[in-house]
Amino acid sequence: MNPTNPQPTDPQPGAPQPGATRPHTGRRRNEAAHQAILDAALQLLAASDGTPVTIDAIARTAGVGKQTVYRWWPSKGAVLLDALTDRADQDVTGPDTGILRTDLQTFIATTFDAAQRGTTASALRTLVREAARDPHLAELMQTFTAARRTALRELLDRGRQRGELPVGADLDLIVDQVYGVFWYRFLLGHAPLDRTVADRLAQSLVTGGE
Amino acid sequence: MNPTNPQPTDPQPGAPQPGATRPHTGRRRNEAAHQAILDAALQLLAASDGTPVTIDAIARTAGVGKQTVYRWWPSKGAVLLDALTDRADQDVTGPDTGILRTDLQTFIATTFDAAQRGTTASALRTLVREAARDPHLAELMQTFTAARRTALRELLDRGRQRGELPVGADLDLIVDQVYGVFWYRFLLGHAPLDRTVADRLAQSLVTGGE
DNA sequence: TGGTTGCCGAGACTGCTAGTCTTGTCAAGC
DNA sequence: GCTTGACAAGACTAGCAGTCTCGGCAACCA
Repeated sequence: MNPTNPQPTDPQPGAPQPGATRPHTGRRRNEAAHQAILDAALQLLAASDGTPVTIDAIARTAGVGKQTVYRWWPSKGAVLLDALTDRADQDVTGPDTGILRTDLQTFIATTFDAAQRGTTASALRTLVREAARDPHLAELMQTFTAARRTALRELLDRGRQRGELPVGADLDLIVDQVYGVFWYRFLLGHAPLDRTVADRLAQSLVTGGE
Repeated sequence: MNPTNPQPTDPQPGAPQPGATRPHTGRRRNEAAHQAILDAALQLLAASDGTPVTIDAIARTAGVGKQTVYRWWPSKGAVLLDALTDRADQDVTGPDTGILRTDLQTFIATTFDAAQRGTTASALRTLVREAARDPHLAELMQTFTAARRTALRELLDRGRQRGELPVGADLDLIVDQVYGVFWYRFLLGHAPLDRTVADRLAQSLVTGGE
């Protein structure tokens, strides 16, 4: 959320620890500017239909100097990802009804829905486009998506322990089938990502592979 | 292959045929330069580990002026894709042994293998990266991949007609599961794309979804 | 209250790249 | 020999990421 916080902003006064840094003096960071930047980034990300979002535009929209952006984030991609994750609810816990197929259906349908709701879709698309050129952003995104992949894997593991999947099932492959289809269709846009597809996909993955 | 063939600029007085073009005069196009550009593009594409390939570099490597590149291709992306498809064998016919699962295994394994063999992998990765920014290239790639998607779909359709898939099976979803997993793993590189995965994937798709 | 520190907005600047334009040259035909 | 048009070389424009500089201002301290 705040990847470049080099110094503690409010160290206790009169703490001359050998390793401790000198207490902070000078003007404090402007939290309003921080939020304005995230808001501007999200707004531009949402409005851009694939068109790259520039740092200049973000700074100008936020009414902020470019240097202020780079003081808080290391790269453009970091700002964009931070803007998006700021809004995404981070509690990625899969459903757990005790029936694998139902849980899987819900998980997949929720994923499809969340990605396409509101302005998230164009923002996400732009983000991926940027990640294709920005290795740093790509790494950040991988961390971000890892939480969702893990949640899905745990959901599958619970099902396997209940005997709803064969012991030798390749859970990683199933995870990749779900997210593979998702990203493939999401980015190419040649076929829908709706409830029907989610159900069919869940069914295919639960009944197959034994 | 020759997207910019300029039209005769002036309607000559006393032209006998309205639709006929004036016979070509002047220096002829240099086929060696054409090939040198494609070779240079492929070479740089293969050597670049994700780093963008520049037009300047292509022209310099080919010993050619930049204008010559743009005379033959409309954009950088077009050159890159042309360079790649020049080598890829274009007869995308799926196997047909009469057994769906075997055909599917072969098709998937061949796809995995072809993408990773030799210098193709890095070239393909760079190409996708460029396509994320270049709408023209993205369109070209979609045409390129459509042939492979069609071949897979026909393979599945043959199997369905033989009763190896339920009549109501969603063939498009199966196709997207195959290519979704492929691109997802190919681009992220977090898991293998080998023969074992191909077999498991084929098995999952044939026995599931009924 | 005045001094020091460090964030702030503004915008100039560098470096890189796609794509265009210019120039002088050279090959093919008339 | 003249016209035509492809050619190599490279200057040029435009756009963007990221850096640097500058004057201003807020927070803290003595």
